[in-house]
Amino acid sequence: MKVSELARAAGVNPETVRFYTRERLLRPERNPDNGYHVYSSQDLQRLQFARKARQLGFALNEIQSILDEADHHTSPCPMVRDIFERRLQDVEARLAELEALRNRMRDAMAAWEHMPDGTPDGHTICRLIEHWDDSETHASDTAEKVEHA
Amino acid sequence: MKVSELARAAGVNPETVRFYTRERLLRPERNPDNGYHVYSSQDLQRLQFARKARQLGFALNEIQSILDEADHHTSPCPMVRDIFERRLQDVEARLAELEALRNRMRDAMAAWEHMPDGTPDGHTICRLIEHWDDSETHASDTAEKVEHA
DNA sequence: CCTTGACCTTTGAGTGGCTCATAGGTTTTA
DNA sequence: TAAAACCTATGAGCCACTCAAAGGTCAAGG
Repeated sequence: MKVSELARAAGVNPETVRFYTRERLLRPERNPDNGYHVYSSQDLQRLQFARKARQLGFALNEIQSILDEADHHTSPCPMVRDIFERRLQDVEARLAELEALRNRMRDAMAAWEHMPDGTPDGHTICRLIEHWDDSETHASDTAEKVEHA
Repeated sequence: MKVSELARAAGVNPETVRFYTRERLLRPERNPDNGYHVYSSQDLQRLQFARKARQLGFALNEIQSILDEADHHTSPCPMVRDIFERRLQDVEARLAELEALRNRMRDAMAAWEHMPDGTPDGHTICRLIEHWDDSETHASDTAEKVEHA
């Protein structure tokens, strides 16, 4: 298979196939006549695996580790379970943050309903934002820092 | 004020102040003796405004537009309300996606509970992932593309 | 046989909002 | 007067792609 054929077979953008190839998730042979990448059905399997894993929240380098493990004929499943638990926790944390954000936004929206728009006077830019109370948001700030760590 | 003083006053990383300055959200004068940035209390006001707006889900270029509008002595509040409604919709869409992801993950986790780990045999890498059914996820794929647009 | 168009190659840049590193100059403090 | 603590500008890194540019290859139709 050539790039676009593999891409079609897996339902992804050909650029994604090229990207995964650069990143060594796919390791096609070369056609010696023209230097084109030649993908096997095993590459299709790896690509489909990778896409499913992405949909389940795995990061690319994690998928790479899993594929490497499988190449060494060791079961990657314990690793998969392991990473997956951490990913699920990450997702739940992000979800909680996003819910907090949505609640902040809804509260702000409701509070603005009856507030007049003002003209900037050197003291305020837009009181909708400036008079909004962020005293409850510092807990999720901390959670955000944890996420980036 | 100098960079770190402003950063301390607003409770942000000094690098964030430098970044916002490069992006022209802050427009300090220069100390002609040494070329240092000199921030006014108005810059502190802008920075605090920007941080609150970020916490409410505004993007940096949106904040820039709002500040520009305010500089032209027009009320930025209608623009704020406008952008905010779109942002809230975005947040709700992302929230729905993330909830869908969490549900996918929880379902997968539950299904894996009683599945044995296998050794890669050339036909499967890890059946936990390969035998997972992604037939319900294509709707949120579309939503993901919308998010990136 | 030749052109057209669809493919292929590699490389570099763009996305968002920072954060960190480097290499050098300045100011403050002991 | 030397070290610590700042400041400057610039570039790279994060994440997972996506797009564009410049050039080579190949199949089909006139």
